[in-house]
Amino acid sequence: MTFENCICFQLGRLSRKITREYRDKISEFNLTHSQFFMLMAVFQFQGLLPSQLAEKTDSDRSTVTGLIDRLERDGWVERKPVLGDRRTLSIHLSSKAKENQEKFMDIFHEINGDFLNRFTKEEWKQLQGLLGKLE
Amino acid sequence: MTFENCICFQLGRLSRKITREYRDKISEFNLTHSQFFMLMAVFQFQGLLPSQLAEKTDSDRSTVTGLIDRLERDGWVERKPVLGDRRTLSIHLSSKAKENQEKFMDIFHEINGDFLNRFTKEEWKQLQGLLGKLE
DNA sequence: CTTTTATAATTTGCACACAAATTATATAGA
DNA sequence: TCTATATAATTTGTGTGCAAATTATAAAAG
Repeated sequence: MTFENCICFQLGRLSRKITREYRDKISEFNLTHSQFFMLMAVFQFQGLLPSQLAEKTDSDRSTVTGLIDRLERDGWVERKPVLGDRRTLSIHLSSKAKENQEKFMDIFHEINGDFLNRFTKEEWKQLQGLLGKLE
Repeated sequence: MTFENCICFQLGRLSRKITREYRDKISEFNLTHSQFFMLMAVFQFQGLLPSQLAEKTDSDRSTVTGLIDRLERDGWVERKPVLGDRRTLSIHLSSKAKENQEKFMDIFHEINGDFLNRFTKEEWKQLQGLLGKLE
């Protein structure tokens, strides 16, 4: 058994590789892949708190803080006060983000399709089941 | 289709999750998971150049430079001159690393076993085949 | 009402990851 | 030989990723 056969190594390697593959498509928006997925999450769940976004994306809260910082800096999202709890600010789409939503979804489906197309429906189901065992 | 169902997101998420799971076992040596796998690579291929290690681990050369820097700083590996080409230095195990090799392999097999045990031989072969399609 | 405890986010510090630029050396071509 | 090109590693700069500490606020306990 060598390190290349270790699933821990394999998944990290594969994840890096795939990320590199679609980096160019996403950088059209000047977004990193993490920013892209975080923004996708905000599209799907508008008005969540940073802690809730952290849970949705399975990231650390401090990682989310940094991502939101940069997404806000670049005009994609906005922090808005939450009535009744001054500890937190909910995360909303900017108008710039809303204007680009359709284009985002197109890129997302294109990227996803590139990988999805390599499998039959049955194989995809198998893969999801097998990856589930690693959770 | 949502971002949670995108294989790109899933693999990154799963890779982070798994890394977190075995972090404690590796930190017994005061190593990060990337350092651990790089050291495993040096165990397997002694005397390689940084560029060759980058290829083996599918990482960027500059990433390898940093990893080697810290592994050398902490006394796990040594850079040695290469006869006939002064541009490069080959990477070798320190005596400290050699002394710990057996313990490393034990941890490695323990970690790997934890994941391997969740699959039948057939399932494992399937998973490898399906992941291969993502390459 | 005041003190304690819990919660939410952020900050800090370190280690990857990676693209682009730089430095040093080797090799090929004029 | 001299110059141009290629190669190997490193440096630089930015963005994650995450643990630990900090700040601010809320809620519970007394």
